[in-house]
Amino acid sequence: MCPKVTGQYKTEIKEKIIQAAIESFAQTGFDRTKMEDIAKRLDLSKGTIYLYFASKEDLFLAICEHYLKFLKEQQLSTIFTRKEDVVLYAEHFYENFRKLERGNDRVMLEMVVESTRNQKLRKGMYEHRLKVYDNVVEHLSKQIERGFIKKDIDVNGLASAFVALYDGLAASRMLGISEAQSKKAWVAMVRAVMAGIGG
Amino acid sequence: MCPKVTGQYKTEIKEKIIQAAIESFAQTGFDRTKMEDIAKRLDLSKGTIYLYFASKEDLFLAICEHYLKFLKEQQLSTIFTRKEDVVLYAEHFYENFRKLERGNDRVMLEMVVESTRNQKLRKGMYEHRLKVYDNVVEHLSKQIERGFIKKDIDVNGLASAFVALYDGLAASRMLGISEAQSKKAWVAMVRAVMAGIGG
Amino acid sequence: MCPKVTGQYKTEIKEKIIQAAIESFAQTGFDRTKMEDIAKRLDLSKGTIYLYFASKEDLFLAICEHYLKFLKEQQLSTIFTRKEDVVLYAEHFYENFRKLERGNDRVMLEMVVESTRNQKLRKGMYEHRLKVYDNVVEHLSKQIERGFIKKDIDVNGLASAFVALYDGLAASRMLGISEAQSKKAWVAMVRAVMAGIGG
Amino acid sequence: MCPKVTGQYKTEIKEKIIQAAIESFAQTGFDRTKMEDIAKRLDLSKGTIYLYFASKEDLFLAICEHYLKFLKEQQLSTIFTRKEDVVLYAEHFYENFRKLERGNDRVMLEMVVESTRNQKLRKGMYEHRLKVYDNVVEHLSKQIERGFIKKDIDVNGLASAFVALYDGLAASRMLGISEAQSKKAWVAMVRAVMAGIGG
DNA sequence: CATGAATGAGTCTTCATTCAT
DNA sequence: AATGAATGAAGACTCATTCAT
Repeated sequence: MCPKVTGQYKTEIKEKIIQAAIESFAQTGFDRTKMEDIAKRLDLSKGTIYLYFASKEDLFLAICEHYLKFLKEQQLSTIFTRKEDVVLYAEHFYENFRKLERGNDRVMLEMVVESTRNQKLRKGMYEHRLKVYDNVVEHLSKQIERGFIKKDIDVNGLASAFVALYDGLAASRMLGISEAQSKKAWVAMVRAVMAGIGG
Repeated sequence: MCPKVTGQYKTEIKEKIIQAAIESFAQTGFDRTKMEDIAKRLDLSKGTIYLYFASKEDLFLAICEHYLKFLKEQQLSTIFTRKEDVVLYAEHFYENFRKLERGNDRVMLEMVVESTRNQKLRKGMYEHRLKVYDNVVEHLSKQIERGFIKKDIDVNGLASAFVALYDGLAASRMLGISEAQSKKAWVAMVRAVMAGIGG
Repeated sequence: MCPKVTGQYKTEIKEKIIQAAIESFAQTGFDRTKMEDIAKRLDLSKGTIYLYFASKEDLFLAICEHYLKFLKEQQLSTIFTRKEDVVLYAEHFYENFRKLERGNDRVMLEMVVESTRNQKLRKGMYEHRLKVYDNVVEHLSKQIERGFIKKDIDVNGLASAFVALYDGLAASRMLGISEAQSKKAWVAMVRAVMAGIGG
Repeated sequence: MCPKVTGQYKTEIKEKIIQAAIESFAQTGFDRTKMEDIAKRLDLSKGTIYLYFASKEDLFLAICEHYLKFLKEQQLSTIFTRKEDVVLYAEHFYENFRKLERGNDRVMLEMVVESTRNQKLRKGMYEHRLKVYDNVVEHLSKQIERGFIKKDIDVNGLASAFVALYDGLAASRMLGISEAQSKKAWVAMVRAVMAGIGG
């Protein structure tokens, strides 16, 4: 009677490999990361990775799915009762999401770039984006219902813009903009949108 | 016995190669673009490219500089006299910039990603970003002077946010968000910021 | 603490593995057959095969010996009493041998090819060939004694030729020549040799 | 004006590579031959071979075509006028064909084995075999017309058998049967077929 | 006895770069 | 100046073999 490797174990290893790959890809980029590099991070051999992922691309796709699954689970909480909380919440939201992907801005960008070529990935990321977007739309709508936000705004346009703003800040950080400045920009925009800056 | 490539002619060829490389990189990405591909676009041989650029990386850097130079030349025009024009201008600005880089979102993103590794490139892109940012700050400040925008806003934060928003929309488009939706988001955000959406 | 694999049981398993390997090698060829493939045919694990055979080559050699032993056991029966039976017998002989190796022409060819490199294998196959050849010589001689065949023929040459003919037909079948055509060729040759075709 | 590499040159190199590959494959077999080995025979680098052949398999297929073309060009000459010449001719024919493929029996066998998997190759070899077969049929028919061979023989069966015999002798030689014995077998069979051995 | 996860040497293949012409 | 044949370092992937359980 030999101890069988449970599915559990397999899943754990896969998860570890994915984590190591995320680190490698984040550091060196997909194309310049060698399978060997990823293996070394885990004190594994090249071959072992191939026991769990059929190819480098396959591994990358698994990372993408991993992220998508992870991100889709995130929900925009909407628990606040005063108009002033809207801005406060914006900060929390930003910080929250930042934590989820800390250090992996680059992998996210690579995924965006890669999605240009990979139909399946593109679909996945597009759907994720849609979901995030829907969340934002719903969130904005609720605030309208509550009377925290005016009725005659372009909810769809604004939702798109907020998602893009968040992504754009990731690019900014990659170029060296500080985390603080990045957050400051987010807050300033949310605040401005809520209050208006027109003189 | 080969006469050195010099002067006007040399510059022209270099420019052509850069253009071809931009197209290739935009289509296939830096790592997956072969020197041969670029050469073929120009009916040149691989070897010839090396007469003008020392390496593939060198060529990429030249593209970056090319873009930076190009982008730095762009100025935020500030010619409008009525408060209402601010939003109108936002549209023009967006369209203008879009034209400048049409189809090359990807190269821009690659540059951002690449800048993570390349000190020189990173510095260049950072400086460019700073310049764009300065322009936006300056622009906002002028509107404050004119009384089109309130005095007590976070100019720096907002400027950062607008630059990020623009970049983020590029990422959105790569994922399949339409050009129209992208523009709509931009306008909605500008409009909201100007007027405020607080109920 | 593992008891050694021994005796009857061990032999049985070895036999099973050899059979599975023959099938695999016949289908995919030696080099392209994976140990895993063989293991799967038996619902065994790769590791188990190594309990019985030291290496892939070792397994192949065992197959060769298996075949050689098997083939050496075959005898050319010589029970026929009339001259006309010679041709009839030729057919029986052919069919008999065909059954023994049905579907494994390829392994036989691989063995021939492999014997080019493997001294031990080559010796074994050469010896087997000699034995078959001797059988044929003996057989022909008997027919001479009986007066079924002329005395002044090149027994050795003919014997070699018949062995080669048999092998050559195997190659033919691998190229798509039908079993029927193959047999027809054998019979035609035997008949012609017996009767002569000279006008 | 740079010297263009003419198609002529390219063809020459290809031919050289094919020759080197034949030698390598004949010596080590397809699977165990490294591209590097082939390259070294020509004092070339691995990469160069890939300029002329897309892959190892491609190179092998080119060899096959090379052989097929070569073999198809061979014709069975039929110039002899006396019945006795038939046997004499058989020897010449054998020697002639032996020269054409000297040392490459193994590649031929590999081709046969490989054809099991490769549809295209199989078709080519089958067609070649058919052509050789047709030649033999035609040749036999001519001898019948001339009255050198009886009318009531199974021409098709005999033709198949002669082709197979030739191939089978190749296998024999690989196992260590001498060239002389091989030829002797051929001659004995031809002679027997012509004269009959029935007592 | 049996297992199958892990290993890493071995190969094919790619492609940036060089250089003789 | 331009070419494109040649190079060879680099890296993805395979699979025979080992060994802890």
